[in-house]
Amino acid sequence: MELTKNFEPKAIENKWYQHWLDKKYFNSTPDAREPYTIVIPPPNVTGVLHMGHCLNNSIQDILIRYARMNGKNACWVPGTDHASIATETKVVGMLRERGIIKSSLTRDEFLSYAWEWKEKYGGIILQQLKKLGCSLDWDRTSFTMDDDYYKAVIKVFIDLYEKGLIYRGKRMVNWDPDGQTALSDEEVIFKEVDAKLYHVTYKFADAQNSASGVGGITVATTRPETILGDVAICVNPTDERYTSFVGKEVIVPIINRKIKIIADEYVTADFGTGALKVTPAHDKNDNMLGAKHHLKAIDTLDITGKFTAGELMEENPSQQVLDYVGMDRFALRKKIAADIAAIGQLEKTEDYKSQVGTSERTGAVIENKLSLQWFIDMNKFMERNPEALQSVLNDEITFHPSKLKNTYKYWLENIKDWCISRQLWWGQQIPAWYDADGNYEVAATKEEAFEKFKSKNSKLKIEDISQDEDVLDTWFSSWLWPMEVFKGVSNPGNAEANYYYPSTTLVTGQDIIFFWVARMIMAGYEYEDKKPFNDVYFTGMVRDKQGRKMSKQLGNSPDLLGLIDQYGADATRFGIMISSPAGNDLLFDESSLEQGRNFNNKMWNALKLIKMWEGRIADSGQLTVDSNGGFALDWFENRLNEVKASVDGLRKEFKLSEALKIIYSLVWDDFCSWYLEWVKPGFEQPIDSAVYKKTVQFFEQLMQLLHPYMPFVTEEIYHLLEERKDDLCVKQFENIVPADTQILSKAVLLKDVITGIRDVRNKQQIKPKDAIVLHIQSEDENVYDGIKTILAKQVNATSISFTKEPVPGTITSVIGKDKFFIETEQPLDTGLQKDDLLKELHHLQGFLISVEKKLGNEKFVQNAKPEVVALEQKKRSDAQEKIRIVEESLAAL
RNA sequence: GGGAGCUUAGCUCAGUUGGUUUAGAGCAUCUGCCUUACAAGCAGAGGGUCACAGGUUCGAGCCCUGUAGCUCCCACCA
Repeated sequence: MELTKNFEPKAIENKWYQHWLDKKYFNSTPDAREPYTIVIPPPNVTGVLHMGHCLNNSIQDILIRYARMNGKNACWVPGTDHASIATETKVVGMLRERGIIKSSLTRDEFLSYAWEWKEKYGGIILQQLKKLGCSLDWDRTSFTMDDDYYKAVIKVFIDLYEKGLIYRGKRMVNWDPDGQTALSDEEVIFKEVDAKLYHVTYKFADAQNSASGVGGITVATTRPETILGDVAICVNPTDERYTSFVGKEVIVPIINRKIKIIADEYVTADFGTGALKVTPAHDKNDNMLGAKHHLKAIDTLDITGKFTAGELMEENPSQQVLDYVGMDRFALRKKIAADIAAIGQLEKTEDYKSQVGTSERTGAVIENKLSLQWFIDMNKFMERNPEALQSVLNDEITFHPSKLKNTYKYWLENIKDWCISRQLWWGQQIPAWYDADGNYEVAATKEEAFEKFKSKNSKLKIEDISQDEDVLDTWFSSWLWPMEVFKGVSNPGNAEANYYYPSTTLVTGQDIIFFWVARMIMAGYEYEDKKPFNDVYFTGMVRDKQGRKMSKQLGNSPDLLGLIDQYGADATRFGIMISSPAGNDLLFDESSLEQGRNFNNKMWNALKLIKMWEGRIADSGQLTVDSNGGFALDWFENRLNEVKASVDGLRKEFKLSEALKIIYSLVWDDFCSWYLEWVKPGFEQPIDSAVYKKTVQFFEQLMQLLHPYMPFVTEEIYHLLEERKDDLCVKQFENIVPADTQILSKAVLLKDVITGIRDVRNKQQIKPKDAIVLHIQSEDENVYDGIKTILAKQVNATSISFTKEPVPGTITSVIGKDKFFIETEQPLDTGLQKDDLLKELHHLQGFLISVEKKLGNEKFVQNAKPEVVALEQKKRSDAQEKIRIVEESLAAL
C-alpha cells in the first residue's frame, strides 16, 4: 500500500470513531471489574464547543481511556444542562426575532417553543465532542430536564422542605431587571465603572438651624434615583461634625418626606461627606441598617428597573413625582440629579470609580431588591453534613491542585443561604401551591397539595389553588448530577448507582468550585451519605497567548471545529494538552497545534520508513553482528520501560501535560532520531528480521502509550504496522518492567560521544559526506564494546581504533574522560580547537575550585552525610582527571 | 479591605523530604545541511546572579523574615 506524503487526519477520524462506536468500546455495564466513572460537567444544552470544553473534555477522555486500557470498567457519562437563565434568554431572543414577545405567551406556549429550540439546537455540543474523539458512553446521555431527572429535583426540594432546610422569605436579593429574575451572589460579577458621586443637601426640618446658617446635612451618593425611597440619614456616632445633628429631622428633596438623622458605626466618617442616605429597599447595607433601626423600606423601582410610585401613593405625591413614573433608573438618575440641582440642593458632583454588580448572564446592572424567594438554610445544611468540609480537608476527596482546598474551606465556613428560586419558566417549577390568601403547601402534585390544604380549610376547591410561577436555580438540579445520571435520586439504591457511585474523578473549571463542586459534595452526603467523587481535577482558565481571557468581545476565541478541520483532532488535543500544565491556566497558541500536526507527520514518516523495510527482511543471523543493532534493541527496550514508569507516575498525579511531553520526546528523539537511525540499514540493504520485528513492537508500544492523548493517529498506525483484529482503543497495558540503568547510562555515553564528535565536525566544517577516521584513547576500552558500529555509523567514521597516545595531525576532542582523535583529509583549524579546549579548561577549573572549597571546609566534612562527602571527592578527582586530559591535549597542539 | 498563590532562558513551564558536576525541557533564536522516512525535516550551538534584600545552615532555586510586582478568590465604602 502506498502511504500519503503526510498524515491526513480527516480521512481516518470518522472511520475510527465509527468503528469504536460499532464495537461498543465506550459502553459500560456493571460487571466484576472495578469501575472508573467520570460524569461530564454538563455543558449548556444550547452551548457550542469552546476552548474551555475542549481542554476539560480532552483531559477527561485521556483519563477514561487510560482507565479503559488499564483493566477498569470505564464509564464516562455525557449529558447537558438545561441552563435555565442562559437558555431562556436565548429563546426569548429567538422569539423576539420572530416578532413574538414572551409576555404575550402563556407559560405552556413559551415552554413548547423552548422545547422546540432544545430539540433543534440542543446537544450540538455533544456531536462536537465526538469530533474531538471523546469516548463517552452515549447510551447514557442525560439531560437535567429529563422526566426522571425533573422528578428527582422536585423530590429533593420537597424532602429538604420537609426537613426544614428550605424556607420562603422576603429578602434582599440580587435582581436582574433584564432577565427579571433573582440571582444568587455567585452569579453577580462586580465591575468597575466610571460613576459620579452626587453631593446632595437635605435641609433641616426645623427652621432654627437654617436660621443659624447651617442649612442641612450633605450626603454623597452614586444613586440619586433612589432618593425618594430614603428613610433616614446615617452618620458615625463618633463623627464630631454631626453628633449634634443626631436625632434631628431633615427633609428629603422632591418628595418632602421628613426623616431622622441616626447614628451607626457602620458609616465611615472619612468616606464622602461622612453622611449616608439610607434606602432600605434598594441597597443591601441600607437594608441591614433599616432592619437594625426599625425603618420602613420604600420601594420605588419595579421589576424592570423603572420608577414606580406605588408605595409612595399614601404620601400623596406631587405631580413632579408622578411624572417620574415609568422612567428607567439610569434616565431617572440624571433627571433627579438635575431636579435637585434646580432647587439648589446639589452641592457638587465628582467623578468616582464605582464597583457595580452585573448579571453573569445578561450583563445588566443588578438592583438590590426586596422580594419573596425560596432559600436553603445552608448553615443548617452544613450542620447535618459536616463531612462536606472534612472530606476535602483530609483529602478523602482530593483536590488537584490542592491549593483550592483553602478557597473551598473559606467559602464553606462563611456559607450564606442559597436563593434557589428564579423568576423564569424554563426549569423545574417550584412544587409549592398557593390559595387566594397566600397560604402555601409544598407537594409534588396539585392533588397532593390540595389534600394538604383541605385538612386545614375544608371549603377550599382545587381550582382555587395555583402553583408557584417560579423555577428552581439550575444548580439546584446540577448538584444531583453524579447521583441522578444513574437514577440514584429518583430510584435510590439501584444496582447501577451502587456500582458507579461514587464516581472516580471529576474534571471541571475552578470557576465553578462553589456553584457546582461544593454543592455536589453537599448533596452527595445528604442523599447517599457518600462523597460524589474521589479526585477533583480543576482546570485553569483558557487565555490567549497574551494572557487575556477568551471572550466574545475580544474576538480571541478560536473556532474549534475550524481548528480540528485544519489540524486534525489529535493535533488539537496535543496542542491543548502540551500547553496546559496541571492546575495552571492554559495559554492557547495556535502554534502548539502546528507542533501537534508536525508530530503526526513525524510518526507517519517513521511508519513509512519501516514500511519500506518490509520487502527486504533478512533472516536473523545471516547478517553480521555489527549490523544487527543489538545494543539499539536492548537500549530502546529499557528506555521504553523507563518512560512507561514515569508516565504512569505522572498520570497518577494528574500531570498529563508532563506525561505527554515525555512521550513526545520518547517518540521523536529517542525512537526517531536515535533508535531508527541506529538500526536503519544502508541504502537498499536488507534488515535483520529480529530487528524488524522488535522495531514494529516498539512502535506499537509507543502508539499504545500515546493513544489516550492522540487516539486517531495511533489507532491508524497500529493497524498499518501489521494486519490485526484487535484495536488499540481497548488494548490492555502490560505490567511495567524496571529498566536496566547500566544499559541506559551506556546509551547516554554513546549519545554524548556522537554529539561531541558531530559538534567538532560542524565546527571544523567537515561536510556530512566526508568520512573521518576515529581514534579513541581511553582507560577503559571495554566501555565501547557493542556500540562501536553505531558510533562509526553516526559520525560517519570509516574506522574506529584505540590508541594509547595522541595521534598527530588530528583534531582532539575531550568527551567525558576519554580523548578522541579525529583524522580527516581536510586542513584543520587548530585555533578553533584551542579555543574550545581553553573554554572547557576554564569551566573545569572553576568547577574544581568550588568543589575544593567545599571539601576544604571542616564543618562540611564533619556534618555532611558520608555519601555526600564521597560524592564531592569523586567530583574532585573526576575534575582533576579531566583537567589533566585537557591540558595534555592543549600541550599537544 | 481580607485571603490564597505566583515570580527560574526571549516565551511557556519542570525542578520530588536542602547536597548527582556551575539549574533542565519545549517553543523561539543562531549556524550548517534539499544526507533515499520526514525542510511541517536533519545535525549542532548560544542563552539563566533562579524577582529583590536579609537570615538559618557546612551547604539554599528549594526553609524563615521583609520588600516589590503579577494573578486569582472573597468582601463591596454609600
